[in-house]
Amino acid sequence: MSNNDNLKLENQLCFRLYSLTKLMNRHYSPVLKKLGLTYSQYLVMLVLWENNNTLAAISVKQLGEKLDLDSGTLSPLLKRLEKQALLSRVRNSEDERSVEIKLTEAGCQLKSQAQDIPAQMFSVTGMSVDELHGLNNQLDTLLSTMNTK
Amino acid sequence: MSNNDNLKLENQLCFRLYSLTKLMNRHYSPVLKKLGLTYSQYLVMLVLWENNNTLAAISVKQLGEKLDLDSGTLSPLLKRLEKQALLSRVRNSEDERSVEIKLTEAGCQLKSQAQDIPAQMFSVTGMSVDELHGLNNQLDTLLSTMNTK
DNA sequence: CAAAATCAAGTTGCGCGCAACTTAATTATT
DNA sequence: AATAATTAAGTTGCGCGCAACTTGATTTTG
Repeated sequence: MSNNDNLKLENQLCFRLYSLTKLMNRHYSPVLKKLGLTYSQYLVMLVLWENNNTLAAISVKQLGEKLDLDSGTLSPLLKRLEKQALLSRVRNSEDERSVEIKLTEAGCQLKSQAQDIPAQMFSVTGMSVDELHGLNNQLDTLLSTMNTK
Repeated sequence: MSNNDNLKLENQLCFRLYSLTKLMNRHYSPVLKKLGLTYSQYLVMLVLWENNNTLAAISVKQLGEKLDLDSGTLSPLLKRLEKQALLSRVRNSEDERSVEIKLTEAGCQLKSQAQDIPAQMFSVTGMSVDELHGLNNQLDTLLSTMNTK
């Protein structure tokens, strides 16, 4: 590949990732709109649902580590979800610096409406289960490599 | 995979794409900052450099098609690049609805400072050339499938 | 040719994602 | 115990990405 070709758009992995992420978001948006969520808010809900979090709370910090997001992003996002009555934000009395996030009853119940979303999105990819696993593995490798450089 | 596992973060392709795109951006940012560009602005410059565009102009519309971005994103972005004197925005006299984008001398010269960026970013991926091509092909397939559904 | 439809670019408003900063609480150090 | 360092969350500001809309130009059509 010539030196000049390196700067061509069509040769760039990152442009593909960027385009795919936008495209992915456009497929999610109309589906998530029915639940009143953005994609980022959906990710937060996934973590909370996963933890069966009506009982066990999770801190903003821990949430940030799971999703690789900082408080600058999470704080206002969580406030919006609180305003929608999907979760509560309560200062930890043991450590007043920390804020504990807990699903409300409504937030917990929303999970049932989300059950079909993963399958629906999978069908949009047109991939087989094996292809999906293969790609997931490749991306995991890439993620861990890029995270440690 | 159980129905419940579908909603787990770790099983989701889209979360990987989302995380990778953010990670990619964090690797680009410090490098592009030296050129005074954001990643999106860099993409615009790539298209213009590719077209040797000091001579031949390209319309906002065409730029939008190449990058899959609408005027709501491009108009303010191009204004910022114009303010940095990297390009000019001129109404097409043949069709006054259209605006033609042309690199300035400074915009054209910036290309030399970007020559090494692709190789630099490639090294961060830790991939071989063959692996890169393989992944690019998979993502191209996914892009075209998701674009037509 | 005039009215209607389409089109290109721009504007407004909103939710990220993140850098840089502030505030308040906790922990470590001397 | 007093001071310094660290930590968690929040705020501010900026640049996307996009939906929804406006404006003005061009094309279509009746």
